[in-house]
Amino acid sequence: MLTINDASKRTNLPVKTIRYYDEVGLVMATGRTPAGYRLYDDRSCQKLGFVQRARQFNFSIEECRELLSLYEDHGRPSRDVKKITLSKLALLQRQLDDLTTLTLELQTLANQCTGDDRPDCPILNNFSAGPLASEA
Amino acid sequence: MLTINDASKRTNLPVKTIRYYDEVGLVMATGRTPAGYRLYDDRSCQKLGFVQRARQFNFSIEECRELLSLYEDHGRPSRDVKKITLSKLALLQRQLDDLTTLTLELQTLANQCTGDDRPDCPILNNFSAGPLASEA
DNA sequence: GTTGACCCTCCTGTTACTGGAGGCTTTATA
DNA sequence: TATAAAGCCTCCAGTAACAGGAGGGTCAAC
Repeated sequence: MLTINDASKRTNLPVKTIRYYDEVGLVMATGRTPAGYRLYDDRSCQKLGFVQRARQFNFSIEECRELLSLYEDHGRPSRDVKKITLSKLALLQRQLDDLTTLTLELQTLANQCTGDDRPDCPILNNFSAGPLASEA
Repeated sequence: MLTINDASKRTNLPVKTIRYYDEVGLVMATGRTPAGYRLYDDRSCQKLGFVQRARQFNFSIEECRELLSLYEDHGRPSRDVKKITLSKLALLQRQLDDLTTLTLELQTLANQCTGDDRPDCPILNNFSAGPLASEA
């Protein structure tokens, strides 16, 4: 059993955030010490990690709650689970496209800069034809 | 010149959000009609699109402001631009890794569900050895 | 010439935290 | 063993980035 600080170190989530997730019932502490300190086990840390990634890609707390419940609710028809999960996956695919576009935009910016002191980096002109029309 | 509504349609950003970006000076309207209506040109729409993607991946408004200024400030040594841009790219690489992990987690969940009514989808057990140890 | 779709500003509300005060508990140190 | 530092608690206030809505002007169309 880990203290909240240890769980924080393991997941890279701030202590405050972990406390918040417990408070709103998203990822509850596994237990408490007699003094009232929160305790977390491996499984809670897994959930925290999962939530962290999902939150990073703009799944709301409520959506995270739903996804976690999919993982846990064995009484739920797997048909439902599959349907919901696939729709989330479609979202992630779009995210992946956008992430790729953004990365390209920044990479182009970095490449245009020779790295010397010449003060000229007018990248917006370059992709002003649109994010995906960068093959000129 | 586009109205705020047209800019909204072109960028898929809510009108409210575009108004907000103007208000905080992130992406200002190109001009105003005599009646005070905001006007946007192609370049503003480009910026809005860029900000949209950057925001989606958790760059703050202030970071977006900085990135946009890199694009625009021709008086800035390209050395600086390159340095800052590369550090943002490193962040994006981490995002990409996390996005991949999350996608894998959800895909595993979807695959485990045969899609019939059998109510058993205990995916957390499967990756409880860690997000990257899913080759069991 | 008025109806309906847009636009404006201003103000309040929401989500998901973040920081800090005030006050126990546990651990390291003298 | 005393005490100081570090860690934990609750509670409350603040922040970022919007979103909703009131109240009211504007513009194209019938």
